[in-house]
Amino acid sequence: MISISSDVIRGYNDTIILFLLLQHPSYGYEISKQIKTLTEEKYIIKETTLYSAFNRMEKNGYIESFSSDQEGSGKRRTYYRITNLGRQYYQSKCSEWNLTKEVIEHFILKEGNYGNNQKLSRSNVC
Amino acid sequence: MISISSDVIRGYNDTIILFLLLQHPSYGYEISKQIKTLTEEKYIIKETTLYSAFNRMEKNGYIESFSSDQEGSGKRRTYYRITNLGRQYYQSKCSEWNLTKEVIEHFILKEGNYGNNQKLSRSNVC
DNA sequence: ATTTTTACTATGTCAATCGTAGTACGGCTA
DNA sequence: TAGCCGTACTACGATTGACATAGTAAAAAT
Repeated sequence: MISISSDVIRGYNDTIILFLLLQHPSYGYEISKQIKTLTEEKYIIKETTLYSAFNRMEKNGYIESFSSDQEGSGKRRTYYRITNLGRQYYQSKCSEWNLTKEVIEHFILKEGNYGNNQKLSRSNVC
Repeated sequence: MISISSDVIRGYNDTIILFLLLQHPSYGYEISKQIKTLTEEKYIIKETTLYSAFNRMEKNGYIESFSSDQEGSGKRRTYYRITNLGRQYYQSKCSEWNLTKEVIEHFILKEGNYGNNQKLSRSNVC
């Protein structure tokens, strides 16, 4: 079974997290669950990757942390909210993604053309 | 101007090189030129990145090197050809790419929806 | 004759992911 | 009420790939 390698998703973990924070402030465990369910378990972010992304992005000013005032129930957690700078960064990553997609797809063969060792025409490329 | 960050392309440099070797054996300088022209200069691979990819892939058995017997003209170069294992690896990376694309696009907003702080509906996502 | 292009090699740094481990609280069950 | 599972993290070191910088050297262009 094919799964996503870390080298591929690297560079988009921050974007993924920012997308989720764009909707509402959140915290590590919730974010990780959301990624898991949204991708139908195709991508499960490692805890260490996630928390180090939080640290990096807070240092860069893309997110801000605040503590849950544990009213009533639940364990105290560290919440993060996206900043304006983070929103800008997210936008630029979206643009970059479109460019990257375009670039990489020059080098990806459509299924069914793998075994074809005839000269490649433009139409074989997606 | 937006350019592609190395973290993004990381994990696809090997695939890009293998795609080009799939067509005919080649060598560093030629590969780098091809990447540049095929992407319309949107992606220019660094020399060190390229040659270290060659070394890594030869070690992994994805490619084989041979020396040009410099008949007549041109400087002696090291050519690489793709192996069967390399072909298999390339195929798996293509499949992985399709999966990755699907996953990442869950988290990328279409242009025009950036400033929208209404609740996100499925249709905002591409 | 000198510069530019071609064609590399060597070395060390950096950043992000990951493996492993450990802490600690809350809720549920036996 | 003891123990376990799920939640919510932190710490630390290893690994990997990309990159900066530097250098070599032959061929081609000027």
